[in-house]
Amino acid sequence: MTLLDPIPDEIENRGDERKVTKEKLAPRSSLQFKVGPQFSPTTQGLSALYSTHSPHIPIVSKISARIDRGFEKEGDEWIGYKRNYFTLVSSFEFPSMSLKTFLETEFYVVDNFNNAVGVRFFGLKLISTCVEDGTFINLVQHTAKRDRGPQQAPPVYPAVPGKLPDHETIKEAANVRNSSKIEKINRLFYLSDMDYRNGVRSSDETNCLRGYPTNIISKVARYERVQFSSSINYRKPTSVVRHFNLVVQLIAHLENGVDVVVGFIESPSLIIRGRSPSNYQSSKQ
DNA sequence: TTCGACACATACGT
DNA sequence: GACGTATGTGTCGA
Repeated sequence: MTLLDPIPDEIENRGDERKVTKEKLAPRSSLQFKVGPQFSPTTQGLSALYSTHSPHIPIVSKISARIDRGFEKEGDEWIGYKRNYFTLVSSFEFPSMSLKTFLETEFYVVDNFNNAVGVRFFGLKLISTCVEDGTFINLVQHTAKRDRGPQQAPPVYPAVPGKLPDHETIKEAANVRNSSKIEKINRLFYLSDMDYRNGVRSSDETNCLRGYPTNIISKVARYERVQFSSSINYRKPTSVVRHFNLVVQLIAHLENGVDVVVGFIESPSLIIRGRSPSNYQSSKQ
């Protein structure tokens, strides 16, 4: 923070919780990074997951996620702005096994007809739903070029178990161009040669990785520059405030081509403020 | 009112 | 410390 920065609320109002003067933060202020709401504990999916190591014990998954930019608590509610980016990171673990064991294991789920279907790979997926009617809400992701670059839906990250980096790390990893920094960051987010050589991965016994669709395999799924689709308010009365959940799913892509949800976590109810000037402080009452 | 497009401003990374 | 970037938001016009 420089001397020219507006004084953020948290400092200006220290020791006086009653006074709330929303100072506007500069677009690139590092204070735009804030930890968002906690996600629910992991809900296990409907189809149980098993491994060749212990064929009769269902495997429990534990998914973690954190919002690092774009949501702020106001009173009891978590607020985001449709025009602004949010950042979310996610990872998963099977608490009963190490990464090494994971890589040496093959997985399968049992379908409705009691057939075992092999898992090709696991993936982390980010979606949003409307709290009121359960519908799916489109999310879009920009590049750093924003309007001058392409947009796409947030991708599924083929992933292996990993630990969530802390908030400060995510903040520092944003907009890095220096190649040695990029390499360091990549080692955090992707399964790397280091992971292989550490004996974590022993070349011929990595059964688990054979089915992965690329050799770029995440340990942590990082979603930056995500926004709610601009059309979320299409023909919706402004009078009724809609709420949304962000949901992270751990999916298993099966050998028969089907994706099943192994587990998921979700954010609490979120409010997304639209573009109406009334949602911005420049609309002085 | 809402949206896409364009514009401006300003802290950040190198 | 200059220079190019990234991103919140102001504005215009359909």
